[in-house]
Formats: sequence, structure tokens, C-alpha cells
Amino acid sequence: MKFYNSYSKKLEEFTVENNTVRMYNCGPTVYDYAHLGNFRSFLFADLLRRYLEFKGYEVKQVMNFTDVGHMTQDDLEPSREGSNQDKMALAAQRTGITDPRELADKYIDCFMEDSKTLNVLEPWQRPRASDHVQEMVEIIEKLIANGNAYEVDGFVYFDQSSFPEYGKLSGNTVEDLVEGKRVEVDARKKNATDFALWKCDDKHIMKWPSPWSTGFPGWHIECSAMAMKYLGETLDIHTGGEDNIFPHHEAEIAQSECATHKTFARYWLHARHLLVDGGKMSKSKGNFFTVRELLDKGYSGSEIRYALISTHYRQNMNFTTGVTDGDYSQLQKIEALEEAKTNIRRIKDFLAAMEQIEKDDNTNIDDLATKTLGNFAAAMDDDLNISGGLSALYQFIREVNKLRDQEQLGREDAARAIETIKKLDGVLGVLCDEEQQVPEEILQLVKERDEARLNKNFPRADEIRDTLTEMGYVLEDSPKGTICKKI
RNA sequence: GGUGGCAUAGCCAAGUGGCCUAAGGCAGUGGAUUGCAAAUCCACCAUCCCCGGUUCAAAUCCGGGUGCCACCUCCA
Repeated sequence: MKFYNSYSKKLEEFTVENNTVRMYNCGPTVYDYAHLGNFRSFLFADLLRRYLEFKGYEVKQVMNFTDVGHMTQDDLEPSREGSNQDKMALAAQRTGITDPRELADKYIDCFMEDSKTLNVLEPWQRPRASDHVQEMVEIIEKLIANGNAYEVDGFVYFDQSSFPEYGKLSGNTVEDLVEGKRVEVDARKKNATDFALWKCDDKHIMKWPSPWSTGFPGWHIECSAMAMKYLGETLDIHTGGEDNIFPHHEAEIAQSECATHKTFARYWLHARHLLVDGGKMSKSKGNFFTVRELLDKGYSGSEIRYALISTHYRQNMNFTTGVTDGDYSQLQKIEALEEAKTNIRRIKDFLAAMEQIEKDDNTNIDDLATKTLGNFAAAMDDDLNISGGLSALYQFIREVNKLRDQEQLGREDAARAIETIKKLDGVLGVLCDEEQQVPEEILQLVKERDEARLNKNFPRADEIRDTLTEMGYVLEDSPKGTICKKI
């Protein structure tokens, strides 16, 4: 099994000492609803975990919640510019919830709900940054003791010049960053690329005591603290979105490795962004979707999941919407999700058809099933090549359907086919939506139509079918009876 | 300005020197099947952004363009 390690920028064979994989996933900031782009990264982590388990590994998976800050320029009101307001504080203003803990609770609940909708398996641990300030303080103390950090006026900074490896992950060199126009100058820092480990601010909405001042931790230390607390000083895998590479993960490596003098993470895996019409999702563009919005548009959790995992994680994924005037408010259909809907229905139809098989003579599809699982694994072993994996799935379905059409499929074959699909879905996780019950009145109409067909009253039968189509139900006539499904 | 990456059919997308006369899916077209449909099966549907180069051989390697994305702003 090979993964592309962002640190070495190479495809590397994946190895672990025992059978346990210690994996840390950079989780969501919980000051707002997570959007689809965020979930692409979390679904990638989930897919990775599921595939590692498919391969027989035990996965100790940790995904954090960030609830101690995170400010961006976009969120600053013009009048507030430079006031150092952070996102939790702004969200508090927006929602009217003034207790930051309560605010984080609200969005954590939403995140958990959305994760469940998307059939994300529960990680082993979901630590919260605000519960681990003590651990962060301890690392900062160690860094100061080791000579990698220094205190100025209650602020503590990481001394970048003490860590020559700085920049190795992102490829940024210190000189180039200094030349960059966007690096802010902070007079307290020794080097422009030093980053804050602790910030002094006794008026802040979330503040803690520390040996240096009352304030709050810097923006990278939380992940080091939580990762090491639960997984030890060296992680096997660390994941995140591509935007985390710099400065977040670069800083994590620096502070963690200076604190422990050990490799922090052996494999760094980064998911690329989901784009909408070729551009980044952003609130200001309006091309920003949440899971619940898509549910309102009639898509299911599985469909959203399928769409988001079906493109290789290291490839920018694009949702083409056809919107040209920038007005996304009326958008009802997204092609990638329509495709996901069709594909999931196809897989489910296949399973349903397999359950109908009653023939006793079997062809024996063991070889086909084995080949399919082998092809799937071979593709996924190659840096989680999901496209190849899905290709194996669809080729299997077509081959088995062909045997069914030729009346060569027996009951045991069908059971084997179902078992194979279920195995694959253990990794994909797209077949979990609850089947909707067809209401009695609809079933009554179906029955009426069947009677009409029996009497060769086809105009009446077609009339009923048209009515049902309008009501959102599709019919499939088969020798075994009529199947009615909600679209 | 620096850094990392991408460019394959209407759309999503695999393949990274010769089984590529380019996987798979969606959409579309034709056919089988069906009372008609649906589902299913079969067939069709691309010379791989442009220009040079290396090679017996390039979507695949190298050079130069062009376009796009990301990071350098605590946005996955």
C-alpha cells in the first residue's frame, strides 16, 4: 500500500510497526456550520480509516474540534479591523450566544449530526481544543526550556531560527517568506516567521491563566498537544486540507519536533479542495453549500458522500453547476450529485435484483468476486485510487447482470454477489440510507394498475403510471411483480 | 513576488514511456428485451491545453508557453 507523503513529496510504501495505525485528522473549527468543502477533507479521512480497516489494520483515529479562536480577515468587520476579534467572538455576536463554550457546543452538535448523515464512522477520540489548554501550556514550557521559544510581554513565540527544518513540508524558505508582502510585522518577534504559542489578552472572550499571562494559546499548538496526548510523540498518519500545509502543519512539525526531538508524523496526507465552477467555495461568492442545504434540495447523505469521495483526494474536485450570473440561490440540481444519485440507485437495484434470484443451478462466481476485490484493493492500495476502485465495482455489476440476463445466475451466486458488494461498501459507505416506505395510497394505485394491465387495459395502466411519475414514483415491471420506488 | 499542484470526451474522472486502437461513471445516440416504459444487456461516442525536443516508441519524459487551483491572511 502506497501513499503520497506531502512531506517527502513522493509516493511511499506504507508500513507500521505493529498492526495499529495512529492517525490524527485536523478537524473542524466549530464557530459555524461545516460546508461541503470541509466535509471533503473529513470524508477523505473516513475513507482512509475504512480502507485501513479493510486491510486489517486497527486504526486509532483522532479528530479534533477547534474551539479556541481562528480569525480571518474576511470575518473582520471594517470598523473592527485590527481589533483582533476572533471567529468565536464574531459568531457569538452573530448568533446571540455569548458563552463561547455554548456556542461551540451548538456547532459541534451540528457537525456530529452532519457526520452521521454522511455515514462517517465515529473516530476513537474527538478531543476539544479548549479542554487541552493545560497540555498546550506544558509543551510551550518544554519549548522554552529547550531554547526553541521565548517570552515577550506575556506573549510566547516559537523561534523559527532554532529549527532549520522549518519550511520542509511546504517548500517555503524563510527568505522568500520574509520577502513576501503579506507577512505582517510584529515588533515583538525576533524573526518574521516566528509564530505565537501563547497570546496575552485578559479581555479575550476565551482566556486561561498561564505562567506568562492570562490569554489564549496560539493557533497551531492545539493540534500538537491533542495529537501527542492521545497518539504519542510520533503519529503514523496526519491528514488535513491542503490549506493546512502552511503555516499550520509546518508549525506543528516545528513545535512538536523541538519539544520531543522525534519525528512528529511519518506520513502527511493532504486533501485538495472542492471547487465550484472552477473556483473556491466561499461565502462571499454564495457558492457555499452545507450538508443541510443539500438535504433540503432533496439529496441524501449517501449521495453527498458518494459525490465527495468519488474523486481522488489529491485532485481538485469540481462541481459544475451551470450558474453563470453568480446567483446560486435558485440552484436545484448539481450534476455531481445527480450522478451520485443515479449510481447509488444502480447499486441498490442490483442488490434488490440479486435478492430476487431463485434459481438453484449456480455458475459459481467466486473467481469473479475474488478478481473484483483484488482489483478494488489494487487500486486503493495505490494512494487510495477511488476511481479504479469504483471501476472494479461497476465491472462486477455488469458481469453479474450479464449472467443474470442469460439465466445463468443461481441463488448462491447471488448471495456471493451481495456479499461482495457489501464488502466494498464497508469502505465506500454509500448504501446506508434508510429506504423510504412507499405509502399505502401509492401501493393501492400500483395494484390498480397491475389489474388494468392484467385486463390489457393499457391506456388506464399508463395513465396511472403517469400519475405516479408526477408524484415522484417510478415503476419497474418484472415477471415477479411490479416494483415501485421513490425517486 | 515566493511556494506547492493541476490541465484527458458535454460533465465527473483513471491511466504517468510500448497491452492506450485511452478504464469506469453520468448524460446522449442506436439495438436487444418490454403491451409501452423502467431496469438490464450489447454497440457507438476523445488521438489526451499549445509549441518544440528526447526516443525505435510519449497522454505519459525534458524545455518553453497558455490557462486554472491552493498556500504565503488561523478557509478543509
